[in-house]
Amino acid sequence: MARPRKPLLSRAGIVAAALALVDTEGLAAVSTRRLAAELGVSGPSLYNHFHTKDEILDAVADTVVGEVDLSMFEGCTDWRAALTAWARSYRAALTAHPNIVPFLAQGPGRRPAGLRMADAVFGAMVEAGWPVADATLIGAMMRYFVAGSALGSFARGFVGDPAAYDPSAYPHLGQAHLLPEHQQRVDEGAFEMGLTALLDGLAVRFVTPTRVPEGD
Amino acid sequence: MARPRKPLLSRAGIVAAALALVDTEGLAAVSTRRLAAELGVSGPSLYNHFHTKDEILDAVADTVVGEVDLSMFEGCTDWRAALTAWARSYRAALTAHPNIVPFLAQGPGRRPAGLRMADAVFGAMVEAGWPVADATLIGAMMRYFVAGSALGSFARGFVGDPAAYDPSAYPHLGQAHLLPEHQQRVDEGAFEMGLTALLDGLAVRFVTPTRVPEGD
DNA sequence: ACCTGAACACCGTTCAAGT
DNA sequence: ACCTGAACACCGTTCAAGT
Repeated sequence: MARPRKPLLSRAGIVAAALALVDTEGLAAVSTRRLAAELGVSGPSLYNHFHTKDEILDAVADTVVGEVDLSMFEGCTDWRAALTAWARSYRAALTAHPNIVPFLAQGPGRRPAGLRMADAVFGAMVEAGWPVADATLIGAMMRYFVAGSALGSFARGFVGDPAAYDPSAYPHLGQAHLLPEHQQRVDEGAFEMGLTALLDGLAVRFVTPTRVPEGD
Repeated sequence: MARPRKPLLSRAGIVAAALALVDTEGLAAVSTRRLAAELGVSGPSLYNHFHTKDEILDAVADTVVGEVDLSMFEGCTDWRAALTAWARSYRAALTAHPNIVPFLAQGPGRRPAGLRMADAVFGAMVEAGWPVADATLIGAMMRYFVAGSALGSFARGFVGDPAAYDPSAYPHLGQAHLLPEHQQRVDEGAFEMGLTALLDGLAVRFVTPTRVPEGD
C-alpha cells in the first residue's frame, strides 16, 4: 500500500484506540503490534506519529487526566468546596479508566494535563489565602489520596475467592470481602470518609498558623 | 550441567535477587532471562521454583510489605498513636523500594503479608472501639493515602527539567519543583500534613457516632 | 510524508533431555 | 528433583523500500 493520499492514522486516533484497549483488556494488552492491528495498519506505522510506545501511553494518561474538571478553581473563594468538587471529579476520571492508573499515578512527568491540574490547584489555594508552602503540600497530599484511592481500590485489590481468607490466619477479615457490591461501597465510603477527614484537618490548620500577632 | 546435587536456586534467593534488580534498575529490568543471569543460571530454571514471573513479583511485593511494623497493634489502646506509627512504617517500607510500588499498591491480592496487615489494622480498630463498618473504611482510607504518597511521590513524579515548566502555561508552578531536596521535603511535609489531617478527621468522627443515649 | 515488510535483539513460557 | 538448550509465539524498535 505504501503511503495513502490521506493518512490512515492520527495521534488522536491512536490514543483513542489505545485507551479503548487499555480499558477493555488492560495495560498489558497494549502492544504496538496489537494496537496497530486494531487500527488496521502494521506495527511500525505507529512510529510515524509517536517516538515510543511510552509516548503513546503518556498521551493516553494525559487524555484521562484532561477529563478532570478544574472549573471550580476559577475565581475560587471557598477552597474547601473547590477541593471537594475537584477530588470527586479527579477520582471519577481515574475510576473510569482504572487500568491506566498505575501508569498515571506515578506523577505528571511532563504531561500537560497533569501539570495544568497541579498549577490550578496550587494557584487556587494561594489565592484562597494559603501560604505558598502549604499550597504545595495540599496539592501533593490530595493527589496522594485520590490516586491512592483509585489505584488501591478495595474492589480490585482484594481477590474474590473465599480460600484466600483463611480465618485462622486472618481472624478479622471475614467473608464480607467477597461481595463486589460491598467492596464498591467500601471504596466509596473510604474515599468520602478520607476526603472529609483531610479537609477537616486542613480547616484546623488554616486558621491557626495564619493568625499573626497584632499590634506593636 | 543438569541437576546439581545441591540446588542452585531457592525461592528466597530468587526473590532477593529480583528485589535487588527492581531496586537498582527498575521493574522493567526484571525479565526471567536477566534475573536468571544474575543468579548464574539459565532462564527456564526459575520455573522450577515459581509458576510465573508474576508470582515472583508477588513474592517480592510480599517481602516489602512484610517489612512493615505491625507490633503497635498488639493490645493497642491508643488507636491514633498506632495508626500514626503504622503509617510511617508502611511508608518507609514502600519508599525504600519505590520501583515495586506501582505493582504492590494495586492491593494485597492473595499476598500473605498484605492480608496480615489488613487484618491487623482492622482488628485493632475494632478492639479500640470503632464500629466494624468504620474499621474497614479506616483500613482502606489509610492504605489509599500511604500507597498514594509512595507512588505519586513529588520527587519522582515531577521531571527535573526547567523546560517542562513553561511559566506561561503553568503560571504557578515556578522553578522550585526543580530542586530535588525541595521535592523530598514536599513529600515528607505532604505526608505528615495529610496524616495529621486524616487522624484529626477520624478523631472528630470517633466520639460523635458512638455516643449512646444514656438514662432510663 | 506515511505506510510496508524484513530484521534485530529481546520477551515469557513449555518441554524433552539430561543427571 | 532440578537444571539445560531448543523452540514457540510473542515483544519494541529500526530501517530501507515504496509511493
